[in-house]
Amino acid sequence: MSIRLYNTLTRRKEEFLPLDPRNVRMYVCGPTVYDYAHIGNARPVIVFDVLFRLLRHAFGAPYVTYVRNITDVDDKINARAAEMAAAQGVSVEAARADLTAKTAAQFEADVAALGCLSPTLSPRATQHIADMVAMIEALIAAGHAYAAEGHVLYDVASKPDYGKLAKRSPDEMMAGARVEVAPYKRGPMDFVLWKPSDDTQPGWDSPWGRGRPGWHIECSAMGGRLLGESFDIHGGGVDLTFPHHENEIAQSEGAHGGHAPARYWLHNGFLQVEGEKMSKSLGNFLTINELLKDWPGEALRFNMLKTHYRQPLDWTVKDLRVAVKTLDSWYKLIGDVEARPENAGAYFLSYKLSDTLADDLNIPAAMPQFHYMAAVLSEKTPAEAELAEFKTAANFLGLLTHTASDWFAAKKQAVSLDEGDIRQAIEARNAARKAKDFAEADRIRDELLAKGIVLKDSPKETTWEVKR
RNA sequence: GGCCACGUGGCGGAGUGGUUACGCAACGGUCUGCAAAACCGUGUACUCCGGUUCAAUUCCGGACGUGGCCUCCA
Repeated sequence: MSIRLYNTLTRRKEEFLPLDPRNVRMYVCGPTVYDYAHIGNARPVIVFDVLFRLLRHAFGAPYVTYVRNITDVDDKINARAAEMAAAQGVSVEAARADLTAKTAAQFEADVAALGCLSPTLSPRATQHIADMVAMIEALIAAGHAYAAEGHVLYDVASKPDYGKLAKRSPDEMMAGARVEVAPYKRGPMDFVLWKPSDDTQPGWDSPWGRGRPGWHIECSAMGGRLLGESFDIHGGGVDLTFPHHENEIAQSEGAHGGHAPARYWLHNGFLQVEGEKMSKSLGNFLTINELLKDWPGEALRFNMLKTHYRQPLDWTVKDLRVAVKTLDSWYKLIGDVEARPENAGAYFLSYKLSDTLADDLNIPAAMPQFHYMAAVLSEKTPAEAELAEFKTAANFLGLLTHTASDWFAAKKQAVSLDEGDIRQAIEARNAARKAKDFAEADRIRDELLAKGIVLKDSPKETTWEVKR
């Protein structure tokens, strides 16, 4: 099986050839834990989860390592912790520990609800301060960094190919720069590796005094420590291309004798909400947690997968309804059949679906395959094995992971009406129908419909569903 | 201002140098007391202007539009 991935470094689709097929390694930038993760944060998590699954399928689960970090040292965290400390009368230190632990746990619960597998490793930045300090020392020794006024800065001028990922030269960037340059910087593009901390800020002892790391160094240090100097894939959102990933490359290559940290750099596109940029001021800031109160995690996931990962994605309620509707129909089809992951060699999964995904993770192109198969299975009385194959294939994308019984039961729970009341209404309506009082029968049905209940008459009985 | 993406039918969304993607919605039909569901059938597209070509939605150039980055935001 040949996997092709679009590499930001070369701006081309390339065949994916791991350095070592018995040790395939991927690093994805994870969240900074200071607040609930929003739906935009969920995109890379879901996208790279599918890639993780594909790699496990292609190379064998034991031979794929996926690292997604948790950034728990950051000035946004410090600011939030200071607010909390003032409000709750606890120490900043305690507030910070509480904030990062709770937010990280919340993030992990949220993305689990979105059907994401746990990464192989989820390192915390604060667990790797020593690795960062060592890396900074290596950068200084190699002539790529310098200390100044308690800071350590990366000397961009020492790296002639700086800008190769973002495809822009320092000169070009300077042309539009409106930022005031700190006086201790040698070059205006130089970025911070280490900065001094005051008493209210978290700090660690270092050769340059008590301080804390800059933003970019943690990913370089953790990637290098956990995956080695060179690994296969590095992923994240497009907005991280510059400066974050560009700086990671500069740091890792500078500290590792020029060895590139990753060979394939993958970036997912941005997400908008109802056609607008998501922002708190517009009031369209959607957290995963809030969305999960209104929608099944699987529907959120389906909606995220509707668009190719590199394309911009417009997140709308309208599309979410379609997602639910599609999943409803598929659950109706498969019922409570069990998946058969051991039958991964089945035609659909092993050839059609995985080949489609292998083309730069073209998940939207795989959807017609599901629709087609669902249509074929609907036309006849499908064998259980066929339904199991359908479910197994959907499971590959992290979809249809429940039984139909559980799926529809969960939907019914979301209704404000008591189930007994609904049954009573149905009986009253059926009595009216028997008496040919269709006006009354329609009145009852409309009344339930107004409350989101759809009735379905069959020759035998009347059942109900939740309308979304 | 500089750099980088993207622009497909009512909506969402793949793809391709010449043949129906697909889904939702809409419309018609079967079924139904009426519906819902299901099934069958139908229609509509490639932002604009140039260029290359026998042929471009697909390649090249430009315009316009949208988004991202250039200030630690996925």
